[in-house]
This record gives sequence, structure tokens and C-alpha cells, in this order.
Amino acid sequence: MTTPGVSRSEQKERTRRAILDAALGLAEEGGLAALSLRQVAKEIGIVPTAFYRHFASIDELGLTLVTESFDALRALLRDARTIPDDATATEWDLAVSIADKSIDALVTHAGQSDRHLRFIARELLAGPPAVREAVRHQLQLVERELATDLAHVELTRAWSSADLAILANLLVNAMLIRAEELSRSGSAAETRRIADTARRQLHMVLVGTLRWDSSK
Amino acid sequence: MTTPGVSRSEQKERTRRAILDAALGLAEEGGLAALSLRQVAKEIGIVPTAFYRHFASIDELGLTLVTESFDALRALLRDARTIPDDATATEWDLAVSIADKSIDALVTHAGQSDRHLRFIARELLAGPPAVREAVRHQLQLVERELATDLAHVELTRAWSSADLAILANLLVNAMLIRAEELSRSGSAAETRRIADTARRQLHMVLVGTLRWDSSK
DNA sequence: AGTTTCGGTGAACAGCCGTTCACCGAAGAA
DNA sequence: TTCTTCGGTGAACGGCTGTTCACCGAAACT
Repeated sequence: MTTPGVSRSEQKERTRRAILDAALGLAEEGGLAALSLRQVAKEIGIVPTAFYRHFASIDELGLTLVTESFDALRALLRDARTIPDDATATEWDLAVSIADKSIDALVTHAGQSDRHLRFIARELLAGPPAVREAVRHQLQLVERELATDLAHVELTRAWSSADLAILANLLVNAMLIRAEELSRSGSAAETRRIADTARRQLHMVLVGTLRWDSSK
Repeated sequence: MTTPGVSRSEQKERTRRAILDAALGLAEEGGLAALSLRQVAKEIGIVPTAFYRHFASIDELGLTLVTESFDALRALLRDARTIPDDATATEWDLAVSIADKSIDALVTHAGQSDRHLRFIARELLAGPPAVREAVRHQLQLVERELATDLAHVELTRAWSSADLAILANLLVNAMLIRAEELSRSGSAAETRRIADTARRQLHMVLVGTLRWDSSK
């Protein structure tokens, strides 16, 4: 595994990344709870004990993957959320704008961050208790961030904060679910088909949601 | 584990149920892929090898749980889908009706079938490849059933089958996601709070969705 | 009554798990 | 050049995994 010619710290960082990447990939089958240190080590061509030069335990690996995955989710939402705040726009225009931006961001980030998004969705439901709790907590923070951002959109000015939270939850869930579907596409054509369906569903949902009268 | 006084076939069925229940419970932490035969056996008080009097392998256990879980999901949807088809109803009335029925069915079935619903959601994302594929397939069938039912609702008569499929997917996903949230409620009060939020989100979504013009 | 059926038992199998330890050899500092 | 640092190594630990086998004892059948 040693590659002479590069500095020691650089080599270390390289191995660390290899561990994280391999773990993220191997966790796709069976989840983090069914991940084995020896699998990871074999995958990247180091001996199992070398793992401990980079992480104190497997649990630490898991929590690192959680942190990294949420960085990816936040980056995705940051892209999706540059929404034109045109006061004259109709609900329909805005809904389409948000939906298209979201799906575009999702498709664009696919390949880089989709494994992280699926990691979040998966471990939220199937992770070891500690990981599940961490994911749940981080997800709440992300939704709260998104909700405060949505509050600045003209059309939702009059909404209650509870309704904004509901909308944010809706959008985040949609992203996570679609990331799973998109990951299964074999061809570029299938990717486009799935993306189109996702876009349409988001249109349907958002058109209605943005016409929502929060005062009930 | 033997309880004299009951017939042999009855005792066998009892043990089989105990295995399935214990497996369903233990799979909640870490998923099916992290489930161990010995854990299950210890949980119900039999020796590990006795397991093989009821299932040929662990894989067979997993597939049985898939079948059982989808029975639960279909039962839930059957309850949720007794929708008043009043031609004079507004979109809003219908949306509220569908949403309320769905959430009511979910809350009512909770405790009996919510572990099965969470099993479906979890193994869809984190199951062993074979289980994941089986769940995915069954989920497609359920969505198709629901879509053909929705086609009989007056308001969606003009919808394209693609849009009906999207709506069905939306409803099924919503059920699975909410089952997860509801399962974490400690008190009856919290259950009501979560149910109210879920209802409101479904209102928001369906009000818009049912106003959707499928002709684009 | 004798005989068969069969769910549960306990030992044994090869194989994987996370983690520890002493050790090696090359990179980096003096 | 000498000395230190440190990422990777290989053996070893106790414990867990799914599955097999021969066996037991009571229920069920004749």
C-alpha cells in the first residue's frame, strides 16, 4: 500500500480517504451495522490492524461518515436553494423553479455525493442506535436551516413556522428518496427518465403546497 | 420451550411465530443483514439448531418477513383507501378525506403492523441484495394496485397513468416515512402531535396534487 | 400395546469478527 | 549521519457467525 515518492502525511491522508471511500461503498450492502473492518482493509489492500492508525474504532469511522455525508447534503441543498425571489412570480413559476433547481442539483451532484445521501437515508432507518441518533439530529438541523431560508421567499412570508418546517421536511425527504432511485439507473437515458418523474412529482407537490394558505 | 398440553402442530406454529416476531424486533437495530440466528434463538429460548425445524436458512426467514410485511402494508392501504367518491366534493374535501383516512389507518394499525412497515422501508434501503430486490418488486406491485384504485376517483379520471403512478408512489412513500416517525413516539400525546403534523403535510401535498392538471 | 414422527438438544465444524501487541523499515528531524 | 517518528505488518486473543449431525423424549398413529 505504500507508494514511495509522496510525503508521509500525504500518504496518510490518502489511506484515510481510501478507508472512508471503501467503507461508504461496502456499507451499501447491508448498512453500516453489517460492515466489517476486515472487508474494508482487504478492499483497499492494507492489513486489518493498519486501520487503527487512522481511526480509534469502527464506531469512529461510522461517525466520520455521518459528518462527511451531511457536508454533502448541505452542499447539495446550498446549490438547490438559490431560488429567484421574484415577487411577481406565480406559485406555479416558483414551484417549477424550486423543483427544477432541486432535481438539477441532485443529478449534478450524483456520482460525487449520492452515496453520501443514500448513507444518510439508510442509516437513519437501519443504522446502529448511536449512528441513527446522530443522523436524526443532524437531519433536524438541516431541515431547520432550510426552513429559515424558505421563510425569506416572498410567497411563504405569511406561513407559520410549523408549516415551513413541514415544507422543509418534505423537500429533504424528497431529495433522500430520489437519491436512492437515481443511484439505480444504469444508463444516462434511465437517469433522465427518473429525473423527469422526480421533477414532475415535485411540481405536483409544490404547486399545491405553495398555494397553501397557512392560516388554514 | 415445550409447553405440554397443546398439540404438536399448534406448538410448532407457536414457535414459528415467536421466531418471526423476535427476528422482526431484533432487525430493528442494524437491519436484517446484521441479524443473527443465535440472537433470535436466545431471545425466544430455544437452542440455535432448533431454528432449522422451521426455516431452511436465514435467507428463508428474511423472505418470509418480506411476505408478511407486505401483507401488513396491503391491509393498511385497504383500510386507507375506502374513499368517498362524491362527484360534488371539492379538491379540498377529497384531499382532506384521503389524508385523514390514511393517517387514521396508520395510527390504528400502529402496534400491529408498524414494525412491518418499518421493515419494508429499512430493507428497501439497507437489506441484503436479494431482500432489497424483493422489497423493491413488491413495492412496485403495491403502487400499481393503488394507482388503479385511484383511477376510479372522479377527480383523477382525466389523469395520465404516469401521473397516477406518481401520486401512488407519493402516498406509499408518505406512509412508510410516517410509520418510522410514529414508531418513535413515547406518549399518546406525542403520537397525536406527530399524526397531526403528518396529516397537515398530507393535506398540503394532496390539495395541490388533486388540483393538478394532468394535461400539463 | 408397539411403532413412527418430529421439535428440541448439545457437540462440533470452519470461518469471520474487533482489537492488542511487538516489530519492521522508511520518512523526517537533529 | 544518527536518532526519532510512525504507517504498515503478522501473529494471537476470545468471541461470534451459519450450518451439520446424531441423539433424545414425548406426541401421534396403528
